[in-house]
Amino acid sequence: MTSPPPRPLRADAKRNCDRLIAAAKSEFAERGASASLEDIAERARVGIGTLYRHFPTRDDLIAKVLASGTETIVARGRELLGHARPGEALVIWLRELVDHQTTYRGLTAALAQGYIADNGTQLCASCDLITQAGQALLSRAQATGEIRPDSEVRELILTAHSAAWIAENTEDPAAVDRLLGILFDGLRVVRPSRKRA
Amino acid sequence: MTSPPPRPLRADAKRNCDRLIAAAKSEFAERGASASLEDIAERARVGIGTLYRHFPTRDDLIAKVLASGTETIVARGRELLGHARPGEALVIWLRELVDHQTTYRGLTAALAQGYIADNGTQLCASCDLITQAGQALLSRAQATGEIRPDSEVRELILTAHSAAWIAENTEDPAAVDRLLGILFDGLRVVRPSRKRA
DNA sequence: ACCTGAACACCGTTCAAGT
DNA sequence: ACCTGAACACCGTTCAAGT
Repeated sequence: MTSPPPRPLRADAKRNCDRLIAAAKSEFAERGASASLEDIAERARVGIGTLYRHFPTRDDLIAKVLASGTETIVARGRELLGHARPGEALVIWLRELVDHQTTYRGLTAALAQGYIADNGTQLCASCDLITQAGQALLSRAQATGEIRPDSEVRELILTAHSAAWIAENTEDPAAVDRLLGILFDGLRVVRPSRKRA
Repeated sequence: MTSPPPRPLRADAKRNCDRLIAAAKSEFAERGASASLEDIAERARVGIGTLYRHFPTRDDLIAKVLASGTETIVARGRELLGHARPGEALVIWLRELVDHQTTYRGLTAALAQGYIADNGTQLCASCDLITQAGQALLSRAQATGEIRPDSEVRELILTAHSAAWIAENTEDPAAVDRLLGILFDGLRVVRPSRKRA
């Protein structure tokens, strides 16, 4: 499960790699996660072949660019395990997960592929870590009876995923919150009764 | 609001148009909604220019290919207005809407664009019709107090949309049903209390 | 060991020439 | 009025040649 030994790169290779990541970050931010790889290489002032050498697949590049964000959301999960109200902690974390999945336009499509394909790519490894963080929060919330006992982590991830997808495809930012509101209501075991129309 | 006068095509043009639609149908089914336009033209044994003449935009082609499906779901909406239980009718219709949005792989991306861009394309017109059908069902269900009074059609469509997106990106067919289950629970005003874990 | 960029493949889109 | 397909632009990916 531990990642394979990342043996040290030659100094110039390391430098190129860093430049590629920085360039990709900018390019993804400006043009979305399906930005042109050639443009990224050019921006990094590096041959296109070098990009392919370091990142055989677009997903590998995306994973590296997202690495720190992944660490953050996973760490946040650990943090929220200490939250007084487990159900609320889960909901808070899911909202932040949506933000993460929304870092760049077109990201959800890439992530979705990462989930289903389960190719040995780095992106899948990141997804696994996130799933585990979610599982911990879910178990705790279920133990207190706040969240449906029959719900699975997979659902939570899908939930966040679909909200993120909406965020990508809507201009209305409130839409995401409304969708999440519905979803969270659906996940809860006991809901306050509501006034009739 | 009525579509512009579709003045009669020359016989050969009409024939080519039909062949293009048939070819697109097959190609979309096999390779998804982003299938190569050139392949479609070739399959229809027509020059690529002819395709562009009839369908200046991919969305126009998609709209035509989906036309009968759109009619079906809209008609189904009218039909379900006669259903004894309005809330259930809404839910049934939404499930069928997901099926419609799921006709071809990669369709939700195209439809989403249709919703936000609101370019004058035929696809947007279809989306509008569907939205209206949903509105009618929603109003009726809200009037009986079964569905949240504060929910909007837009939410319903987004709901179905996100479920359809999940369907596209998951191999597990049960995932869609589970997501829809959560969503529908969230939409309902009164929910049966559930056993604790 | 690593980098480079020309070369190839593929797709979308336009438009001048044809009927 | 409509069709055709060559031509152009653009992007992804590989690989032989270079350091």
